[in-house]
Amino acid sequence: MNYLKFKKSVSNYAKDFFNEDFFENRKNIRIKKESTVAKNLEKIFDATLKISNKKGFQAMTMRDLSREAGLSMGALYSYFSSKEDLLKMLQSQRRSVTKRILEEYINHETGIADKLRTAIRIHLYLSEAMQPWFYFSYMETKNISGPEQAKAIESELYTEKIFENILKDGEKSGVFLHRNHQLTASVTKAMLQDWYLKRWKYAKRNVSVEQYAKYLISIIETFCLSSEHENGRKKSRREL
Amino acid sequence: MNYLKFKKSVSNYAKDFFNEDFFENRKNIRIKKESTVAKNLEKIFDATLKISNKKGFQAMTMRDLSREAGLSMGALYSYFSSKEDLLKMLQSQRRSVTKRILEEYINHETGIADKLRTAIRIHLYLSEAMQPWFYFSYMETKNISGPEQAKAIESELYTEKIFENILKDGEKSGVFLHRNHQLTASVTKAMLQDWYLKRWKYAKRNVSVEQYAKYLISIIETFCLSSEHENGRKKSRREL
DNA sequence: AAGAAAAACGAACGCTTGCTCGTTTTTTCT
DNA sequence: AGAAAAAACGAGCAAGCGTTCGTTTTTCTT
Repeated sequence: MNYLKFKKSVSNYAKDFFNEDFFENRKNIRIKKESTVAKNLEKIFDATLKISNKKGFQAMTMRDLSREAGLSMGALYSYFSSKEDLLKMLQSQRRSVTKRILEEYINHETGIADKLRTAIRIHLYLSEAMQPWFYFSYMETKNISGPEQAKAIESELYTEKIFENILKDGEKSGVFLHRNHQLTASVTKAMLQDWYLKRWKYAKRNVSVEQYAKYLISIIETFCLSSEHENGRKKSRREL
Repeated sequence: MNYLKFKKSVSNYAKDFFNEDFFENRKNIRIKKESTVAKNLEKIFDATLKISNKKGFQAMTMRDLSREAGLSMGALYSYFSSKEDLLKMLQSQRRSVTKRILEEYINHETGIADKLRTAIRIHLYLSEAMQPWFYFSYMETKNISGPEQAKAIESELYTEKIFENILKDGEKSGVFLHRNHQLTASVTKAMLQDWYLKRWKYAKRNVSVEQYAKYLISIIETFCLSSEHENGRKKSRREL
């Protein structure tokens, strides 16, 4: 699995706006035709991410959004009932897509070591394919109302738990060493997040997603993989 | 050097508001007595950080700030000429203190391996002692006007370069292995930043600064330290 | 203690914001 | 093609914003 293959297989997922999470918000939308909703919501979401990632969601005015999305003020409010509601819709849509894809790829793997590699790689690929949203979500959700903040924290801990459980299972079956798995999972997430938070830096240095994935896997495996399983790894340490 | 000792030795630095960087902004302050400036600027800065870290700098109103700092609207504007100016002052003051302390501690070390450990440890201690500002700086400076954003990026790359240079020197003298030092420096920073960005998480789990420092050092050294220098390390890998 | 200088005060101003709603344009259906 | 339904429009409203400034309170000086 490389990034190009991943991106192609994913573009299908991204289209299905109308998942269960979404229908909760459907009542706030005054537009009847689903295809119109899908087309314009995509415009609105993209514009929101573009503007917010430049100046912040708070600082984005509805007039900014109207201009960027190519819809009048009145039209915008046919798709959501308030600025805060727009944020909630955007978050729930993207979050559900992300979660589904990540789980699908990880569950597909059987070996523990492969599960870890795939979890790292797919998380990275996902954040690359949806970089504007990942960045947005990290930077903005903290400043938002109570229940929305709780969902963001829950989502953070959820992915961390995935890594922690893989490491735990790996230790049980002798693949990984005894470590503080919670801390390892935590810093792994931190390194994954750096990719989309400092996208400009890695772009300027011509570091590709593949390189970064390989590199993260080698750091974590050097630290966690037990030596019996390290064959063919010891060599690659010198290669980097 | 542990955190308690560090914090005591640092509290002196924090007091000197009136460094060279600061005097550029002195002309914007209508208040005559230095001691009054120092006292109230501290109140204002602290209040700014407290409110901004809850709802964002943009969303903080001058009325919020007035209430939290215990100064009237009119009084506030005796200490800065605009909301943006307040941000600039806060950033330049904290940035200069941070930089000075970090350099002092690192230059004090002579051995390369010690330099790396100290760089990690002191960066962590600094961000712990000034957590509200580090968090603020990371989350807010990106959304701010051109020149201020440039300074933030410069500061980010500056600390990264410190790590990169230590690793490079270490490879030359055979202490560290051949690695992509720029990438290693980059992810090291990412892990350091996670400490102050997710302070709530580590607090809830009762992870101390000391533990986190030890842990980070062990990850990086496992990855970078050449085996000849790894004596007494191999064992500690099993301990964690 | 009294007068002057310094600091703090907060109502008021002009502007921008999120949002609404009466109207116009586009699409759909027969 | 024409009428009805759906969607898009954008000027206008109240609320809230950053900032100012004439006045009052506190501090310093003699």
